[in-house]
Amino acid sequence: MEGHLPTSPGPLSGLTPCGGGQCASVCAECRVRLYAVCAALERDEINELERITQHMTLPAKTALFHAGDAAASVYTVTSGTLRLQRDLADGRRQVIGFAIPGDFIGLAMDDHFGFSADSLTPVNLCRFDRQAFARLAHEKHGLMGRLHDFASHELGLAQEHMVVLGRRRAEERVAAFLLRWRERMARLTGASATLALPMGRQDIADHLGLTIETVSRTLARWMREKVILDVPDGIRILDQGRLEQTVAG
Amino acid sequence: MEGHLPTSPGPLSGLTPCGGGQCASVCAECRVRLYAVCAALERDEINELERITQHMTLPAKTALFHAGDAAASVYTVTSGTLRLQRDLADGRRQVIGFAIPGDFIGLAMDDHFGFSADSLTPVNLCRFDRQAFARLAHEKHGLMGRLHDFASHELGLAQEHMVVLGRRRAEERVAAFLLRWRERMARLTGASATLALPMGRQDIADHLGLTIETVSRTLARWMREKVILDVPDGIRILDQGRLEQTVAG
DNA sequence: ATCTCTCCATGATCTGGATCAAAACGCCCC
DNA sequence: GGGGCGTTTTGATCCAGATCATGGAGAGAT
Repeated sequence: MEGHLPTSPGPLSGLTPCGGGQCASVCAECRVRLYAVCAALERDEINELERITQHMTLPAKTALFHAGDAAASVYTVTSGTLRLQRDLADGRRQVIGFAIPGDFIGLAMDDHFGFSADSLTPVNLCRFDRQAFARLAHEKHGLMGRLHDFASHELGLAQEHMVVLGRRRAEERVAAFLLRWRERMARLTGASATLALPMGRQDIADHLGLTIETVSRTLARWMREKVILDVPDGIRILDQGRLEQTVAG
Repeated sequence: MEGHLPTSPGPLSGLTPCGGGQCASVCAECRVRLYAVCAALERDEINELERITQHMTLPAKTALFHAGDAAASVYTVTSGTLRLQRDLADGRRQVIGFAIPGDFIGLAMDDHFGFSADSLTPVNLCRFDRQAFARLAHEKHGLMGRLHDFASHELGLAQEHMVVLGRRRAEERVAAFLLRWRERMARLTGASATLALPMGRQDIADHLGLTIETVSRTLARWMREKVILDVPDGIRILDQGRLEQTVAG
């Protein structure tokens, strides 16, 4: 069981105000713009969004916020990976997902976060004041529509994950996870032979409702059987068909 | 394992057009209006919605649509209960939820449904042409905002259910289900001593990632221990504290 | 180079819930 | 009332994956 992570020192640490236009990394040259919620906006609307945007950096293994915290901000991830999780009183945890570039954090627009978010790698984020963002979403129809697209897409993924957690065997769960993660990474970086796994075995286990031993044994067996290959900080999928077959049942 | 349910004979069976205003059950006197998506609309907007609304009735144990079907319509439930589920190729199923009055079916606004919906009881629905409804949502800002509220609320529930499926023991799952179901029913009918359970044991099991035997044994034990009482078509919760304690761990 | 710390792998054993089997209970239809 | 059928209950047994235990490998720190 992992201990508590350090929280970023304060709400403004690592922030670069971008409103004045002096900021180097503007939306126009943003790598994830087409995938993120911002894609919904017209050129002049982008400018309005930029006015309430603060770019921030989070070091690896740092808490962005904890479940129950007042949700002062919402975020778009521009680089790096975060782990989103809910915790039970006795220490059991469920990793509800991993956020990667283009993902929006805080779709619920609720007063308080329903989960915790921790960086696994160094992370860059666009940070928006929640109230201001909500106001903008209520003015700009395209933005609200885009938020809804994101939320309902997430809902579909959540339902698919319910099937994994409720009805799939251990091996199927791990295979489904690897294929799904590969798909998401491919969308960002294009098809690649090697698959980076920034999360640890315990994180995968807590995502799939398994123990770290079961995840480790499953991956070890696949390595022995040349289905995957161990590479530093990730794996290479040698026999994708075998994984797909495993998921198909 | 349950067999396939009969599908309603055709897309227009049991439909009552309501556009002309001759329909008895208009939105103004709708019991679930304040809970449903329609609550977002102004009086004149309601009229526009009413123009694309068809009231329909579905008998008990009948399919409304199957996963993968083209999503021609979306729905608001006005009475009765439906079961929403995803199926695996080999017959395993995950009940992703139960839809009750006020719930919206088709939040994803996708071309195809990602799950199947079957009535457990006789059901009344407001049926909307998906395209027309989507058009209206893009015109009426309040409606889109309301859809997003519904979707992000559902997302939060889905994440909570992931914790149940991924990390809770059998007894905790059943207790969490009963309390959650009681809460939802209370919102509709007010606090009531008896709790109707329109779904069968197998449905509960498939919702909680358990077998029917485990659900049955858990309920039977609680009946022996006077935590709940068996009543026709439901139960009466005698010791809610005991259930809450079970969920708290 | 050694110490410490965290993460991962792997073997041995245990167990919660699944699976298998068989009554018992409605409930509808005749 | 009685027969058929789907659902639920209850008991006996099994097993996939959890738990327990140990060792190893890498990454910093000094």
